[in-house]
Amino acid sequence: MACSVQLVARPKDPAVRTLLIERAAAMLRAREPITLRSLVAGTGVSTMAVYTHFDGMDGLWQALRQEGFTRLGARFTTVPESADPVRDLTTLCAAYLDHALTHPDLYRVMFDASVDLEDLPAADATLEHLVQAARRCQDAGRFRADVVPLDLAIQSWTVGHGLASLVATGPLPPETLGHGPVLLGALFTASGDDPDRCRASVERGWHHPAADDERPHPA
Amino acid sequence: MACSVQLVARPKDPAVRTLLIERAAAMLRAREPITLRSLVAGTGVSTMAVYTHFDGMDGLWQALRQEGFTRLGARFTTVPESADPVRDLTTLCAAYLDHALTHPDLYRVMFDASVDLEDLPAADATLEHLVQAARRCQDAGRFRADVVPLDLAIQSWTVGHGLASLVATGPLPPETLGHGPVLLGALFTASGDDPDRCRASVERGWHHPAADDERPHPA
DNA sequence: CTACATGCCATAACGCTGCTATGTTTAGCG
DNA sequence: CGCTAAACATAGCAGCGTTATGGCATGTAG
Repeated sequence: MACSVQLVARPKDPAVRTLLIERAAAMLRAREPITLRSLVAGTGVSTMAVYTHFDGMDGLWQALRQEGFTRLGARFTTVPESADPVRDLTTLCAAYLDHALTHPDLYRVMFDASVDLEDLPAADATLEHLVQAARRCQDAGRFRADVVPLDLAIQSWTVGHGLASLVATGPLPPETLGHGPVLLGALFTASGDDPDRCRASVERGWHHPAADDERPHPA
Repeated sequence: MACSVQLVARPKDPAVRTLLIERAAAMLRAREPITLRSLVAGTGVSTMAVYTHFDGMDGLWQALRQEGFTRLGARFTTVPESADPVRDLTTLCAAYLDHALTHPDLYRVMFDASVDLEDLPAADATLEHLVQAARRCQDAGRFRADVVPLDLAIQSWTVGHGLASLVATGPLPPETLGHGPVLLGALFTASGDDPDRCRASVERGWHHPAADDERPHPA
């Protein structure tokens, strides 16, 4: 497990950084406690690398948080645009929940600690996906004219995060996710969509064939 | 876990325990980092007290988590029953959010760490308040007959927790709470309530004069 | 080609954390 | 009164994140 890099000569900067983040994500997935020494153990790099690249463990957690939002954004990008924008908005919410529950530990890191206002842009970037989807719904005449896309995006995010958080942290069992279509359908219908049409769109968007959830990057 | 009965003669047992919990809650409110030595500093008791009463710091965090649910339950008890059950259900949700944002740090403790399955009953107890309120809504004929009170309670909890969590952890500003009536109204309307009547009930329940939020217990 | 300057990394140490081992005190009871 | 057991204080331990220091590589000017 010692040698993971093949080219010994390395410009040093970005390689070690991504290696540490990748390893931290792996340890998170394996539910191993992430400590400074256990993180660098086996990688050949020393504890100081964490300080040169992340300025300490707090910086590493923040980088890990941003990595979570980056992966979520990449996941969102794989969601195709169909002719039914309400379905697409639902698909985005379903992708959000799928991402949160496929990587529950990473998801917890994204929201556990107090957000340092450094990674708020990352959160906003992912929220922007929902905003655009909501805007397309409105442009298609599915929602009332007075519906603000940002508001609807926030409301959708609230529903998704509420479900994901309650399930990921433990209080509710995974079956709880079945309430997703009900909640989203209620929200979209209240926004002006036709009830029957909304139900059909949500149902299709919710059970959309999920694309592969990981980018093919890791070693 | 030897002592569970009260009359075994307990000279100093509960006093130190509640003192430590109270102090921990105070430090949490003051945003001071809670460490074993800083917790007992100034109290006159030693570090060992944490182990005799809570079996370590993990036990103290768990007790603090239960304390959060207990206070939330006490807060729910202060919500009076009116003639409008939908309004009451909304009031409960508003009380939930008020509790979460009046004590954001305590709220974070309640959901941050993985729930140890020891304090799940505490969460269920507070959820039960919502279940009963939902049942009264249905008994009053406001919701459809096929609406399961537990499901609606979970859905209401999801909305409340989604808002509370996103605001308490930082991603969204406090103004976001304004989406509460919209989300609850959408949910209740989708459950069968008359739209106009629902809007009125939710509006009244949301802006219900909030009772004092703390039980008069602390020293 | 040499000499300096810069940044990355490894080693060792510091202060703090939660925790445990040991001795002492106190309450309840035959 | 003497015994048992629980609660306490003290001291010490391994582990944590962090920092200070020195070696080594690279990039650039003379």
